[in-house]
Amino acid sequence: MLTGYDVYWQNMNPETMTEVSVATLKVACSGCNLRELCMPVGFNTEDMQKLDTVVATRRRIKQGDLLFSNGDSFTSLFAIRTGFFKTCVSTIDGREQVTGFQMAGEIIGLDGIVSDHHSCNAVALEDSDVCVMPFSNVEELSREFPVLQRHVHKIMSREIVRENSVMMLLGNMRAEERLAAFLLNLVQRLHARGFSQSELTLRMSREEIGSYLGMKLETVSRAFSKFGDEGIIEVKQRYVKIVKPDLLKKIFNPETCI
Amino acid sequence: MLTGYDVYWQNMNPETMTEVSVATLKVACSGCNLRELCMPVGFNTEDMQKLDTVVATRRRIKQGDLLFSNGDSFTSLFAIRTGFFKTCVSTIDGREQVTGFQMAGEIIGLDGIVSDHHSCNAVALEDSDVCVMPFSNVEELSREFPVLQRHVHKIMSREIVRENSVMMLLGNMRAEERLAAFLLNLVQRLHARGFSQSELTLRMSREEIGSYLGMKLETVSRAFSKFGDEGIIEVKQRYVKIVKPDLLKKIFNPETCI
DNA sequence: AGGTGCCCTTGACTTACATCAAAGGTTTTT
DNA sequence: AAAAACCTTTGATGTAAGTCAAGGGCACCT
Repeated sequence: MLTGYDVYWQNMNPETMTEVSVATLKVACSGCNLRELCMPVGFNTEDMQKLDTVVATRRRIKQGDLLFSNGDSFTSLFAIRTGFFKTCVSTIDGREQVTGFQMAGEIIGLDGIVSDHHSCNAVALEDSDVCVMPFSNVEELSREFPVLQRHVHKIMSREIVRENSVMMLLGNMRAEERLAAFLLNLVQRLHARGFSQSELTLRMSREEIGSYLGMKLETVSRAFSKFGDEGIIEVKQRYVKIVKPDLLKKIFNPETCI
Repeated sequence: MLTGYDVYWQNMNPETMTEVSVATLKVACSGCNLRELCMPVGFNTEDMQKLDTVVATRRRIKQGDLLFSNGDSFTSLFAIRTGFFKTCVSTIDGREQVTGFQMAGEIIGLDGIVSDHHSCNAVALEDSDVCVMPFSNVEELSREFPVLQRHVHKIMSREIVRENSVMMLLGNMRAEERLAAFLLNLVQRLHARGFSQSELTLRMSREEIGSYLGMKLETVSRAFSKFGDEGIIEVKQRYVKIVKPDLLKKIFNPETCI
């Protein structure tokens, strides 16, 4: 059984690409179906063509490969065209913390601006394509287009707000609340990209979910099983179907629902 | 016994202000002793005068009062001139997560950009003065001065990176590691402002520290006591002296020291 | 088809931290 | 100066999640 997300992935997977999708790979922002996610809206044709120059090149990253890693010098932001990434930081003694999962239309690399060097690793969790946006281009065009300037600020602010809510998850929520919040967030973002709001295929392992949510893989697995036993979701390995979203929301926040 | 930080606080506390400090309250960015923290460096006099216009007004916030709260419409960023703040988010059922502590020279309000509304509360932990910087001013001047533009980007990126490391703390570290990291960070930031690198007076309660670090106030207290028993720090209520910073660093990261 | 390796699940046991409770300090109020 | 409110410390006990361990499923390789 394929979810919308699977179909999407198959179509966009470079290994299985048709001529049509190869063609779409070449289009600029102005013709990109993810434009509303990456770029501000409401431009005329002429301005849009100028905005196209924010993207210098594209890069294809194979599953498991790094887009950038801690210490790399920062030159560009990356807009994900297709695929799925995790970002993570690690301690010297090898403990890893996943700081986020990013999907098509999202921007990664913001961590590098402050020190001109990246402070985390970005790993492709599936074969992916990214638009390389040299940060000097972004800044230059931002000065010319206030709407783009505002857009860049919003993207950074959104990341700050997201991390605030992850801090709430990690600091105050119990294991099942964290997993419920995680699933709801994931499916909501997929839905915003035109996929199912009830079915998804996880692109990350239990261990990676656990790292993001501050729990061990066994605890993640137990929480999945518990949700399954209670009929809230159906789980089969990385396939997840949300059967009772209300109950999931209720777990995430007991006050909000019913 | 007074730490450098206490002296600083006494001088800048509006309640005990002398005429001299009232005068300094009126100076613009160009004459502000915190300029290097808030503002980019390397401007000529003329440009600096233009940059002064980024600050519209000042606001004095009394201890315990809110600078802004969740849901407030966003219009301005705030640069802390004097004082100390916490920012926090809360769930509907009343659980609170402190997302950060901010001191003089730091910028708060970035959370509001994405949705034009603030998504957290900013509470003064002591009587404080802030410079109100209407965000439209910031954006306008950013377009004119690339150095300011870059500065704004760096401030936002720094916040993202800070939150990444808090996620690491919350997700991977044990109670004592968290407290060690917290103390080292606090004292380092105070030192950057010219205060002691070994002594400080906490402006927040054990409960607020605990909220930030994802632990209960009793656990915070026990960790303080343990560090005290081991001779790593001296604690008396909110006064803390770091006696053996190396041991503290070793706790934070067993690999780095000796 | 069988082997290899990785990921996931589940059970038994352990532990770091939370919770509950009480007492002592410190600051604020009256 | 006494009272009240709040904060901090410390001890005793409870528990959610971690750790350890074993087995099973799935995908990839030869």
